[in-house]
Amino acid sequence: MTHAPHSARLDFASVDDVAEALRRDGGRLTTPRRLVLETLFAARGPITAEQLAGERLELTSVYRALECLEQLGAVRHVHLGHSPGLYSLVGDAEREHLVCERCNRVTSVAAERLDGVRAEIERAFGYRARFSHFPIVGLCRECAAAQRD
Amino acid sequence: MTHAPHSARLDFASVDDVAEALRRDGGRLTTPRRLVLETLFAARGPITAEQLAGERLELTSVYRALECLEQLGAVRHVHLGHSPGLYSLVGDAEREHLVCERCNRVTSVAAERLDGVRAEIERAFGYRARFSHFPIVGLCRECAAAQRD
DNA sequence: TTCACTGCAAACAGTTTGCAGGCGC
DNA sequence: GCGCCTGCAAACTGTTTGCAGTGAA
Repeated sequence: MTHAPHSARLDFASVDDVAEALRRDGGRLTTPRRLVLETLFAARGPITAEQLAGERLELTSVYRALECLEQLGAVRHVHLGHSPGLYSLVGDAEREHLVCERCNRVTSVAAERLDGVRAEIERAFGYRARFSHFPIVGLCRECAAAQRD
Repeated sequence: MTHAPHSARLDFASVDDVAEALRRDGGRLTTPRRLVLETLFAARGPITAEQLAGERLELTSVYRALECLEQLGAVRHVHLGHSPGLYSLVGDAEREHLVCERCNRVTSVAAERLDGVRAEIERAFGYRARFSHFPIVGLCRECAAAQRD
């Protein structure tokens, strides 16, 4: 239930890089894991387990592959609202998210752009906030204006 | 799926206040609604639907009562992590939350204490963040230190 | 007396788990 | 060939929905 250690986060530039790390850990590059990785490398944004499964894999296997890859530090996921988790490769340009709870708009921004906010939170509460796994939720500019009537 | 209007948020100081608003809306103060409200008025913090149900109510009815009360603006709920939603009365000292994703610690702070953070977010992204429904997630000071090894 | 509500059961979505067999190393 | 890992089925959690019947106004 706890999250990836992020300790020795290697650069995973290809499926083979991940495979090597996998084997170093006593693991194996199996068909589901390879397919999941290939799909993630080809994806242009975070995608669901269901999308990763397609018609060729059991959802179960996808979840197990993702769990293992997340442990390795090669994959991470984000929860936007109540919808299914969205998975992506670590090291893809790291992005963090704001979600409007009224219109469900998702604003994805480069992680650095939230460093000011993060600093303010750390100063005030000691927390190092990470908006890549759970987003900032609130009202976007338009919905906030609409709400004011 | 959208949230309460918050438009004419009355002060609900007692079950009777809510009952009145309920009737004004063409609704009724039924047994499940009364029990839910009494429990919420007696509670000293946000609680789950299951706790609200106890042994005397169907969970279904609790969820339906909560939905209606949330519509009225008398109740709200927060999601901390993947656990069940936690419900409380609106107008109880408004609190917002930070959650550590490693040790699951929950830090509850008066909403005003996050106004600085909120201002920074609004300035940078136009979003009016609301951490009462979804918290700020990250590492608490101790876990952040531990992570650094 | 009416119809907004309830209880009960069943569905739901996303995810996890148990187990017998299969394949990467 | 060993045993990590898969497919399949079934469980699980939190929540929602359908429906016949009940009780608040």
